[in-house]
Amino acid sequence: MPATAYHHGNLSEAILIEAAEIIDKEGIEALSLRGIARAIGVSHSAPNRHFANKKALLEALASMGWHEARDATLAAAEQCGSDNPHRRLNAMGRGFLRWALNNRALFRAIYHPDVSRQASDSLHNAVETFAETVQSAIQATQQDGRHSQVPLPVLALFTNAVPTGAAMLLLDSVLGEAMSPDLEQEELVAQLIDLVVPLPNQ
Amino acid sequence: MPATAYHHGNLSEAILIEAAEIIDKEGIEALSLRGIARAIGVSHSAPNRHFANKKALLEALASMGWHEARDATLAAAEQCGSDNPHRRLNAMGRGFLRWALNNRALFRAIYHPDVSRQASDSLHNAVETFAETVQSAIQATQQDGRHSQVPLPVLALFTNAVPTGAAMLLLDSVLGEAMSPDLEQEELVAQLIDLVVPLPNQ
DNA sequence: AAGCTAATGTAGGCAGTGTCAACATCATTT
DNA sequence: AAATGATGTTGACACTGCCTACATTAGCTT
Repeated sequence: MPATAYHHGNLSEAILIEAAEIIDKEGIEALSLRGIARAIGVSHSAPNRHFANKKALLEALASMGWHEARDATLAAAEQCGSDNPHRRLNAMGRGFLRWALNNRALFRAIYHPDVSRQASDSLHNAVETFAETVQSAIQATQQDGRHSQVPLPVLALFTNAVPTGAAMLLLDSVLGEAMSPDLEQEELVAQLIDLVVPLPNQ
Repeated sequence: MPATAYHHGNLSEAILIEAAEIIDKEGIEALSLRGIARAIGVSHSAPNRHFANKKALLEALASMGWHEARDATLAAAEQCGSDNPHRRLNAMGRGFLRWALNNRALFRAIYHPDVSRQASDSLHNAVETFAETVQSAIQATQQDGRHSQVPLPVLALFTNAVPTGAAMLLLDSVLGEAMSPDLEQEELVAQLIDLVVPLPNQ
């Protein structure tokens, strides 16, 4: 392939990667289709061939994010190597929070207000897949005695809110340094998630 | 004052109000200085006299939001009419979450990633004031035996993460209807916050 | 292998936006 | 009453999203 190929070869993916990079470096507000094109070295309207509009690009990022988040969450559950529902859900919480802290851009995309506002079908499916995975793990802990008197949707909301909210607060250290624990990430993740899904004694 | 007054009289405030309205109705992405000016009926660059740039407007909204959030939180603590630290913190959590759910626009502004990214002094102060208020209430519960072995910053992060994360998830019903409890708001708020700050038995 | 078609990339243009500078109008102080 | 600063207007510039028309190429059909 010549150095100055007319066709990029894999522009869709390159756009997504570059988008994530820009969000990381300059914030999601600084993301522009033309900026992405410029960074990649293609014409200003090349991205339009791959994404109908800017919102579609953000939705693709979000969809990617939900899939990655689910993968990270499930992988953590597998790796913990336990059948105990509490241990599994705890591992999932840690896995999700770790993923969020290590993937700012996709986490941002996931919770971008104007993306979730009216989601495309593809995005909706990605979210639902994630939600079902987590919800069933939560239900398992409840059947094992965790807050058995609380309605499942409330317990699910609580359980999801902690990693989500913590990531929000930590990623920009919103509440200032006073509320940004001075711990190794892994230690912080562990202590925090243990508060939501306490581990059984042995 | 003539009907076609050259000066608006209170444009700064009108801009903030209109901005909040637009965010509520069309999302924070649809917010534009020119749109605000148009809605108010003033020239397209009048807002620049009151806010150096768009980011400054968002920061002003966020600052307003933090103040309102603190007021709502403190008021809830007062109204609960108890000296018990757990009851007080529980009331504060409920107050904050209620406020967030009833003030979408300001909540959005508060957690706008590119606002918290590098906050002005005024905004920084507003946040710090809020954080201190909550942190001391959290500390009081810890001294009263709540998770006494956990480092305070971790406990504070946990405690703040729940209402924050819950509001994020509920405001756009991100995780779908399955995880949006079908309860009256007040009942939902109560059940959720009780999971973070359990009420003493009597 | 040749040719056709759809996919992919380019160039230019349009409307809308943020921001600035120059000017107009008004309120307040002196 | 005049001066001065605050507030609002107008016009301009660069940038953005997005559209249309055109150029190049990959891959399939025959």
